Amino acid sequence: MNATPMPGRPVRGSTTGRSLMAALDLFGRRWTLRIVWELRNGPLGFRLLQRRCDGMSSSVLRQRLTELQEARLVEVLPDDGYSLTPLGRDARESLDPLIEWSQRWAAELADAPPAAAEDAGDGRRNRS
Amino acid sequence: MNATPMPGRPVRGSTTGRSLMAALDLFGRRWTLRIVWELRNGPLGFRLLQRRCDGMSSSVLRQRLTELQEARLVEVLPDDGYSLTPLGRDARESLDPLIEWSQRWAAELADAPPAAAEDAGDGRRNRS
DNA sequence: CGCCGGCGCTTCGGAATCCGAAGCGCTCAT
DNA sequence: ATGAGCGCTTCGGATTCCGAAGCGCCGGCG
Repeated sequence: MNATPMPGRPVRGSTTGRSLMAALDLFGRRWTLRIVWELRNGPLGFRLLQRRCDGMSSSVLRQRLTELQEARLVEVLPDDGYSLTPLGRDARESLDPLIEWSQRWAAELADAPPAAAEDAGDGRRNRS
Repeated sequence: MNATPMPGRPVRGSTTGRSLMAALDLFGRRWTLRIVWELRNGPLGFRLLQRRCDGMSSSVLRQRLTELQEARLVEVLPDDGYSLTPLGRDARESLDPLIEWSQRWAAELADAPPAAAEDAGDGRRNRS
């Protein structure tokens, strides 16, 4: 397992350790953004969280949760499961503009020509 | 190659949830956030952009650029190379709060205790 | 002209990561 | 005591990423 990106220490692909790069690395891992988003309304148990994330694989979910705990975005509440810490909630809120942007994005693509995207599927990953 | 995440088939109307998922998928791919960030100050050529991204692999860079073009965040200026579209710039700006958060994050971790599970001298990553 | 050196981009084999079904030990309600 | 749900782990195979190498195409430059 790779090291959890942290500000002030080496980041994958970089030695600068700048906190922004660490953040971009952390959130640039598959499912990380999604997990933080799905925890926005309060704690969720492991299996429920997994279901909310389109049934992502349990092994990767475990890995992400560990990373997010080390990064102090997520904590475990003994009786409620995984929850965002105040820092995590703060991060989640900083995603709001991105949410709003995604709607502008959808609107923009709605009236623009479909472009020659060879496959341009449904936006979900294809397997096999 | 995988399909580029796109907001749900626009039937006009509430693609609300879907467009966000598409955005989280798009930005949850390795290097995507970073690339958008590195283009913030204007167009960059392929190789220069690659250098800015800590020498990420050219094949993946090409793949990401194609995805970002399909998603209309990036366009090619015949004489200047890759550039953010207005939509792309909009997306980039929506990342600002995240940048600010990352600094709070760094500050928080600076005086917080080193955390039990962590430090992991475990340096078995990094090929070379 | 001939020869760099840089460019955008592609190929390809091997490494890292992700996936998902299966299963373990546990608790709780039936 | 049986079943169902839980958090979590394992592991083989699929996918993705990496990075060195190289292609064709310029624009200098001697």
